[in-house]
Amino acid sequence: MMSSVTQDRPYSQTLTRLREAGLRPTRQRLALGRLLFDGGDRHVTAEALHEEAQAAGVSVSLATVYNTLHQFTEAQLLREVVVDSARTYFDTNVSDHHHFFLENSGSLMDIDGDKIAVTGLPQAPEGTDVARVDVIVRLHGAPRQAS
Amino acid sequence: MMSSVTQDRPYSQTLTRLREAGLRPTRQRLALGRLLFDGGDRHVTAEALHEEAQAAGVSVSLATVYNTLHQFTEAQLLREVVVDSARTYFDTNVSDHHHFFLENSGSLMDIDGDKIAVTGLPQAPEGTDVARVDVIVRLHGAPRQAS
DNA sequence: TCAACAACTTAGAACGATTCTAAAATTGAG
DNA sequence: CTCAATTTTAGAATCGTTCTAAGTTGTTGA
Repeated sequence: MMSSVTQDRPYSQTLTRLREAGLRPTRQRLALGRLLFDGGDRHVTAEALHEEAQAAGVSVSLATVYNTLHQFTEAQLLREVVVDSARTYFDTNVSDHHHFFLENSGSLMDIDGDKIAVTGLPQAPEGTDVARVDVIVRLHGAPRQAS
Repeated sequence: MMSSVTQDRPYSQTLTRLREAGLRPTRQRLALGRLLFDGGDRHVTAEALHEEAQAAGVSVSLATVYNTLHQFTEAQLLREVVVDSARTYFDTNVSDHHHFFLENSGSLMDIDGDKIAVTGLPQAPEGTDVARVDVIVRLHGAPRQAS
């Protein structure tokens, strides 16, 4: 089933994705969608994506970038990652996975969901459901090198 | 060794702790320290602690609450918990442990560090050290109850 | 004891990320 | 093409947090 649906082209079929999410394929959404989904998994902040769009010659306001990121998140095309109270990251990898977070540079790296196992979790308190389990491995750059 | 040093009284020896941390025991720091350390583990935000202090008749500015929380954190009397990009939580439990986070109410609950095991972690990228591994179990209130 | 200086507190301004507003522009349907 | 609904946008507003500069307090040592 669904043989190579997402593999057919190196491109993201952003148009289709937007349609399926019930979002009008506007110039801005298409451009941002392509920046986000063409080529590998990405972790972006609103500011960063905005700058990237500008640099690519796409004129989008910062407000629209925020709107779009949130709409994409609701549509499950993105996932929010909370690792730093100063900024919000959006992750194009929406599968079950975790993160390395390099505190020096503020960069994120995915850790495959089925590489890690979390065992011994107490059951969730009465009346609550587990929505998600996040594992964040915080890293510090180790400037010193054993020469 | 250190038999019951931290158990002798239900009180926090805040004065001693401040001295050891090289922080002058000012009226404000003592009051905040007592609110934080007398009685069980706590998770507070700056705003919340500020209100609590006011309610307790302690006059402290919000700026001082922020300063104090950061100084306590540097002194290892507190630990920052990042779970919500909108606010910063400070945890009086500085031992190795993890958290349940109730997204509805914004409340945190500790999960003992030795109850949980995280296995299969890939090794940290070249040139980096693991500073900490955080496990956050995000919960949603389940209003519906099987009657 | 108390002077003197460093450490500390504070009000309010400043800040940076994010959200809101309301008005203008675009989109899709017919 | 027209029109209504949706989307975009500039700029104002908000919110948590940090900064600033001035006043206060704690400590030290004569």
